[in-house]
Amino acid sequence: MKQTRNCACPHDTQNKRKQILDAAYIVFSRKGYHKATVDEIISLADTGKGTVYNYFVNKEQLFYTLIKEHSLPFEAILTGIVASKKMPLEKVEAIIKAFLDFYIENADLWRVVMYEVRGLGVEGYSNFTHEQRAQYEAWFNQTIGMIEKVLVEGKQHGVIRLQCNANRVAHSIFSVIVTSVFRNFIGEDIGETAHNITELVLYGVAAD
Amino acid sequence: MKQTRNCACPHDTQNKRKQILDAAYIVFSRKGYHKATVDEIISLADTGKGTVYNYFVNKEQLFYTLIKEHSLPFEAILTGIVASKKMPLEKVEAIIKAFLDFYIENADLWRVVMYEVRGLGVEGYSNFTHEQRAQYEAWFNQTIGMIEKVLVEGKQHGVIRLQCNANRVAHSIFSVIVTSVFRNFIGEDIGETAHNITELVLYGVAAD
Amino acid sequence: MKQTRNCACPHDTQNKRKQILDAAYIVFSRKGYHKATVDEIISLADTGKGTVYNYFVNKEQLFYTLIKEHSLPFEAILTGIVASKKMPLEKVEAIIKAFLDFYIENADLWRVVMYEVRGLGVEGYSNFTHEQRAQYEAWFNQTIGMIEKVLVEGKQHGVIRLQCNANRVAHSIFSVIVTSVFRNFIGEDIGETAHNITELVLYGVAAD
Amino acid sequence: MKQTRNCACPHDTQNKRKQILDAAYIVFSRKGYHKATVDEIISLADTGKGTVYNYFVNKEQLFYTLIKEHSLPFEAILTGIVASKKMPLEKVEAIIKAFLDFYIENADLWRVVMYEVRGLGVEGYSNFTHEQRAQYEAWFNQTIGMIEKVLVEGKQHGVIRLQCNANRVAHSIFSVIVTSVFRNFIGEDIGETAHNITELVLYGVAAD
DNA sequence: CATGAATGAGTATTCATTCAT
DNA sequence: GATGAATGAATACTCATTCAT
Repeated sequence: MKQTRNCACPHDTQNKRKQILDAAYIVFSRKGYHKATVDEIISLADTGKGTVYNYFVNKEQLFYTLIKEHSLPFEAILTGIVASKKMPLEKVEAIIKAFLDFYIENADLWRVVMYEVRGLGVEGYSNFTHEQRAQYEAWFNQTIGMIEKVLVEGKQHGVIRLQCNANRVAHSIFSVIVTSVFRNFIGEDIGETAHNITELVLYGVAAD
Repeated sequence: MKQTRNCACPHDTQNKRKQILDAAYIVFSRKGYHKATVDEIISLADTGKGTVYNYFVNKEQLFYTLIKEHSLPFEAILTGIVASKKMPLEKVEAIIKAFLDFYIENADLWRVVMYEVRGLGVEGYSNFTHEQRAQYEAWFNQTIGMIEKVLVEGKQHGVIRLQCNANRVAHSIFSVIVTSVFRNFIGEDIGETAHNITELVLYGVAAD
Repeated sequence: MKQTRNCACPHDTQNKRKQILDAAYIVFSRKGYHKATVDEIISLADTGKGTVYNYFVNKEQLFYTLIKEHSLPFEAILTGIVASKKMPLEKVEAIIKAFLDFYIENADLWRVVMYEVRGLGVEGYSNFTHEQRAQYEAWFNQTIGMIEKVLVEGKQHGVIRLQCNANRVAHSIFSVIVTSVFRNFIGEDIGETAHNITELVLYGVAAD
Repeated sequence: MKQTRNCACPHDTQNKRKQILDAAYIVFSRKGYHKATVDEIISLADTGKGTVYNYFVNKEQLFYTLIKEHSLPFEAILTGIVASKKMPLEKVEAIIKAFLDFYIENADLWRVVMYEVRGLGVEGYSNFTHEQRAQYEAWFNQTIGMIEKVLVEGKQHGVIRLQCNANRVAHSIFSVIVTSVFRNFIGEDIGETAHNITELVLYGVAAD
């Protein structure tokens, strides 16, 4: 009774894997990690249940892979900005813009990462491996570290002034960006939003 | 074989309710909403399973009540600051300090609110009532609205300058506060941390 | 929609537990450990799935408990025979008879113990705890040890001669008994079968 | 990406079959029938999954074939002993020795036959065909029948005395042999163990 | 009011088998 | 013949909720 699904293309070898990842992206984004079911993912991926477990050892590792494969290109973009010839304050705006682009695109899924995987449960909250959790954390630190680098560079150029730890300020900036996205504070023009945020973090709210 | 629990007081009627809420506070804080089990709560509350359902219609409403009863006093404190005779910029620092105090005290539980209840799941993520979710949202807006009020007042006094929407700036400030707490960026002296955050949001990171 | 099953008796507290154990006895006997499903057990026990897990931590521990509760009375019977005033050779026959009685009664279930739990799988064969497996082994050794005791006593009285280790001979006798049961070599009269086996192990097959 | 395995020989057609059977021998011996997986077998056989199903219709028939091909040579050896010119009592010891040799060699795998295939499950326990189960049974009876033949021959020569059915006695002797193997009651010298067992079954444990 | 035994819907995962290449 | 990607039926276990006592 085993039926193969209709398949016009011969080289769809890695197709199923992609279908599953795409479906997982959608389902995890909509439902969050815990409420997402493998059944819903395979239904959307138009694949069999076993197929998921051919490509991914379990639900956690599927999620992990999903994040990893979206995270790496983003890190590359950030690295590019940091390494660019821009002036420090321009880099600040550029990097804020890059964060906005990425988080707007991946808002729902990254909310899940931040909320269900990274954020919670010191004690037995999730079933995620300690190594995996550390890796998620490392990814965040990696990207936030890019903001930090730009801040430090700005300080060396004398255009940035840091009341406290650069890392903490970087986290603060990050939080403002993420909040803007998650609270839907993004206007038509992302560039404008990026500019506003930049102004805010650079000059604060105090009147001159 | 029915065992009565040791109970000297005759009016422990509302005692049970409090025991349950106290236990729920601990368990939800430790495990998050989804991983917390009613079994663990009753075990900690030293009560029967049915008793929980005498006082609370279900797990969600128990959580809801828990949050409500902790949220209201906090709102009162904020209201007090807003209504006080302080100067606007002093109010900013005072209100940031109040937020820090509250979120440090209730970090774990409020993380759960933000992450598991409010944050996630447009579609069928949680079993929370639409009304309940709206109420959680309202509470947040209520408290963040206090920041907004102070900002607006400061603007009227000409000591605050708002690049954009006051509400959005209030959310940004809120996010910086919360990030400081959740990332453990709080030093020995909370007042000092409050001051640092205030400086950051007032004057930004740009060198003069 | 939760429905309670019809229940005339008020004190059926430990009833469910017994119903489950009885059903488990039947299903494990028929299907063996691995092929037995919890679904089939609850269906036969006329109980809910959760109930099983209220009384037993998992399938393994259910099986374990089942065996334990049947094993202990048997051990008591054997102990009684060993401690009795009978003559050694009479004890041999009595103990063989007791074994036959027990194994005939519990043939199918004990086959499962011997075949699926005790017998197999040095390496990760079953999911049984090491402690549990050791306990199963201990129960067998306990009962076979009774045979051994009687043999040793007989030797001291000069009516038994042991070519080799008493323990090994006891195991051999045990195997003959078990084989008789599992191969259905039992006639109408169990006493007669016991006598035949006794004759065989006492005097062998060599002609005088 | 299709990789051909290293293969010097052109006629490896039946090689694959042998590789699979050899791997199956190892895996079934280690894990038992149910816990053994086709994946593990092909991994050890260094072959593809489909290949197994080219040679064997399913897992059961693979196991069946494995047993058959090991069983037949053993039967031949037994037949040789029965047909030999030895004296009846010598034949008894010789045949016991032959059984020991074979069961020591194949202890783990035959345990599986006895425990998982033959022994259990009157009703729907395994997926084995009725014919297959009958065949396993027939093989056992075949080999045990050899013991029986020698006993009957001995009786005709007046050196064996049978309290009861020769077949039952043969099974008893068989069970003693198998128990010795499975319980690791075999010393350095298999011949000596064979002698001990022979003594036991011929003369029993009663003192003269 | 307090209790806790009973309940069952919901879910991740395994693995023998198929069949297109 | 050889291969292995795709498949889905089968199954143990959790936990919020109910209700008879």
